[in-house]
Amino acid sequence: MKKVNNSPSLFEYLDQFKLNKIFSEGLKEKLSLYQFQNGEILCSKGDEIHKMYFLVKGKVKIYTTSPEGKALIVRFKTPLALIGDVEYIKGMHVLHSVQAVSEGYVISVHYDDVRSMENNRVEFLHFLLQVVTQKFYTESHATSLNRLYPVEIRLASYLLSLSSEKCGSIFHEEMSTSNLTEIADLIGTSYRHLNRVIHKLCEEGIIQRIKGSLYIKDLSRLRERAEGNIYE
Amino acid sequence: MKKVNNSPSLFEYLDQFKLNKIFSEGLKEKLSLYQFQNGEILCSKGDEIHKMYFLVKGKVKIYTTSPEGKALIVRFKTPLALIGDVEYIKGMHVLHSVQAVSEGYVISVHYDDVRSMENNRVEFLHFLLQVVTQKFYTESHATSLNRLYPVEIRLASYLLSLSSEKCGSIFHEEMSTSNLTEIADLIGTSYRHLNRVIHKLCEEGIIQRIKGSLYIKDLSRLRERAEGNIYE
DNA sequence: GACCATAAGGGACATATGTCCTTTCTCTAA
DNA sequence: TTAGAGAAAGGACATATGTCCCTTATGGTC
Repeated sequence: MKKVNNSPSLFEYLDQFKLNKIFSEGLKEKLSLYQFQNGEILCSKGDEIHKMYFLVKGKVKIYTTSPEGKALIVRFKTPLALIGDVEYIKGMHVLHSVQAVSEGYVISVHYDDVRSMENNRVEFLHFLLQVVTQKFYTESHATSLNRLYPVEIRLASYLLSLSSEKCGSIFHEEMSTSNLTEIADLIGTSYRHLNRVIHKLCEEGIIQRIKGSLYIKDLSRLRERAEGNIYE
Repeated sequence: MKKVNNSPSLFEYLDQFKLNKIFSEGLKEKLSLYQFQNGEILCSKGDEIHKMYFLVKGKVKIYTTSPEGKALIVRFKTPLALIGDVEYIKGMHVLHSVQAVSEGYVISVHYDDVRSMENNRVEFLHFLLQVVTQKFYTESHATSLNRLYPVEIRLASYLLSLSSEKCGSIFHEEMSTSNLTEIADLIGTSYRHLNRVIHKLCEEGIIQRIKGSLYIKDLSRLRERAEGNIYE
């Protein structure tokens, strides 16, 4: 990460995400804006952490690996997202690794400053409570989905969560085959098996694969296949 | 649930779990003690909820089911545990069902009272923040375990989490065969497959099954088999 | 001790999924 | 247009796991 100096962007981001009321005036002076590159590791599991980060531009993935090297992606994050909140509250090392999957920006602030200036401010505590509770809720929801349903339903749910409102829409440009590895890690299966399921859905005419990108052909049948589930 | 009237127990529980500093004097007057029976459903997924419950005696299971009727147990809870906190913060319906697996007691308080008397008290907000963050952490930890490891390792981890410190210890008396169904639902497998894995660990001399109860025979090999993992 | 009902455990088969490695496809350079 | 390298997809086989239902075990009653 590279610190960005003397930029008005920081305050623009505070405005954009309505953070001005969350922080006291004193704490605002302690905030710094950093830029990160695609592929950069922002935090590593097990490391010490002393700062909280507010993701204000770009996209990151939260992931973990077993000692055997098996990976799983817990979630992708886009703005506004908080990194290091759970570790701040629990006073622990980094729970899951965080890696950038695009270039972007974070606002960072030192835990010591937060503790001394915000720890007894109701506005900030409410904000933290909302953030952590929303994380718990989305994690719980995804966990239920992952444990109760086979890969086909999970893939359908995932594709639904990406699609825009119009029928047969094109996915995000990240939906290339290098992302199939990531989708496999996200929904908890092997790359091979994900390809089997994609092939099956293509054969049924629900989706199609063109030059490594996936397209929805039949949104209503995809919804049926997802059985009312959707990753949030 | 049955309300318990004019009992000094409520205040004994507040002392026992050091809740006196958490609540304002005004809110303490709004607290009620209830008794529940084994098997009783305290909350059902999707229902409206208007009260927060503090489990102060007994044991409950947090579970969910798919529309197809497939069940999973998210977690068991023993005192001190909070029920309805996530729903209070997010203002939503019940996320997971809660059922008693023993008789016990909860202290309950109406959301409206909490909101009017506690919503701006820092002590209470800190307490809620600690509780929800701990929930997030344990759920995340269990989720990683469930997604990264096969059933055998998960069972070993589960058995380790139940055992006391001394070698070859006897499990809780709940460890009867009726609980095998619950363990299967907790670690996310079928009853049949759990029996396969138990059989395998018995054949290897790591655990043994006597009249429907499981006993650890070789704690160090069980630890090896768990590969450093343990359900928290 | 025998019998019966219910609960617990396991057989058989099928499906989902993982692993390893080969084949095919795509893109770039000549 | 062709060739080659690297990436992507799929074949083959194995394992983990689920489903269904039968067999065995256990406990209670007579």
